[in-house]
Amino acid sequence: MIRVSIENLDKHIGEEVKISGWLYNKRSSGKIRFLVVRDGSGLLQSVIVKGNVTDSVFDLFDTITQESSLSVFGKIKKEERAPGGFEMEVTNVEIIHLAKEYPITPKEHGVEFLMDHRHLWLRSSRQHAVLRVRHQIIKAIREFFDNRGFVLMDAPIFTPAACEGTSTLFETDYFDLGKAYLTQSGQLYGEAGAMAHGKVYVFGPTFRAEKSKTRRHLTEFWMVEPEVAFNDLNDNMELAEEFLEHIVLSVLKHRQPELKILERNTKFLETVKKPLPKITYDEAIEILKKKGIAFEWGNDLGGTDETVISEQFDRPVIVHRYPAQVKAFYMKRDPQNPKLALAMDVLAPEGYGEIIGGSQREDDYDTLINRLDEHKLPHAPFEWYLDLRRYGSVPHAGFGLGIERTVGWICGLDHVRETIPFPRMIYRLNP
RNA sequence: UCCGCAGUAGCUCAAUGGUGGAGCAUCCGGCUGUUAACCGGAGGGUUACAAGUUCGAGUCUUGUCUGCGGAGCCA
Repeated sequence: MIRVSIENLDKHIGEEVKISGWLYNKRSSGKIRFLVVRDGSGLLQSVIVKGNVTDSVFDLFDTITQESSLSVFGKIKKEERAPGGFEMEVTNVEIIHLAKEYPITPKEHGVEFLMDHRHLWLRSSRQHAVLRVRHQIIKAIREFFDNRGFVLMDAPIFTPAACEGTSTLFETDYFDLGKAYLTQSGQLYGEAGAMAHGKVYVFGPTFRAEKSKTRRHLTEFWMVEPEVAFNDLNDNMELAEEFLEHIVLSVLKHRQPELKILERNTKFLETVKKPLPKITYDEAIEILKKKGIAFEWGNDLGGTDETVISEQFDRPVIVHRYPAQVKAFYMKRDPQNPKLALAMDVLAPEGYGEIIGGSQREDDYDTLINRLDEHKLPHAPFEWYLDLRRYGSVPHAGFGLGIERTVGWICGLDHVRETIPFPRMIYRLNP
């Protein structure tokens, strides 16, 4: 008898098949009994009727525990009453491993308990759905760049020094070379890649040692960072909106069942089409002032400010041309107004905050030297970076998209900790 | 680092300063279409830890620990 996946059951109606998986739940009404089996691809309700199986198989129902691994054998039929629309008429059951008492019951649990059992929680339907959406998002990201001639370029995880000070970096000993730091961005390396390949994207984990304690922060998270030679800020914003449109469309197209499990209202996703609204930093401040929020020009937008601004739109909004003083040294100034940086952030709707941050980069050698001095940064660690301005410097731009915040937004979750299999936060290193 | 909230059965939560309970899970029994099935029964407690107030503390006070949310910082 062939073993099939639950997701492919529609191709096996009327056939005798074998399904191997784990017991998700069981119910009974005396002489008729229901085993709900999950195999990773879906859920199947299998029915054991007294008389259709041997007594020993019928009695297995009493001993089998939640999350025991097993194979069920029987004929597949369409069944409206069953979750998923298909059902198995069981002829035989084989237990592979009888599970001990499973800690996560089909009832409510608190976050702490679930996080302590994250390795098991991943089996629950909501978590299962989130990680499938995450996979789809990552797949769509790679598709988008691969189809546009970008080259994937991995940046190092160990870095010699900070690009914006060491206070937010994790430090580790590195043999005889002193200290190494875990990367907080692959961008500078991406710029080197763009000068070699024209269009690259860096996709990897990044680390922040900030003691952030909010629903938007992890100490270890994934970021994808495209960098394109000859692009200016407008090209950069255009790339970002086409990128977001592609990601969201891909999820809407391929992950409807998951979005349904997550009870995600897709109304806020269907609007994500190019062009996205674009406002300047000054216009963003006007919005805040109209809402009666005190705000001083020159400050960065805080979490609540971002929420207020994004609530004015039914789709992600791009805010560009921030005060240079709150942005990184490598961002190019606006020739029209040197107080502004050619920076842009994308704020997700519904208060999900900044999912993209990017800019056109400073491509002039002398200006970049001045920026390093203004930010009181040493020159030596950046000599290789300055070389990019010594040898055929060109205008270029790029951005970084935070995977977990994007997953949280698309799934409609209230905390990024559920968007990654094993989240790392200040007070959580296990499991 | 700062501010706020919380910690009671394996889990989720009740309990006016006066004998610590319920649902789920576990175990036993019942039920031929269940949907977090349902019905009956049983077992299960150092009320986070330490000290204090009181005739009497899960409840009030102080300290410690842990978790959650927020601020700052950021994606």
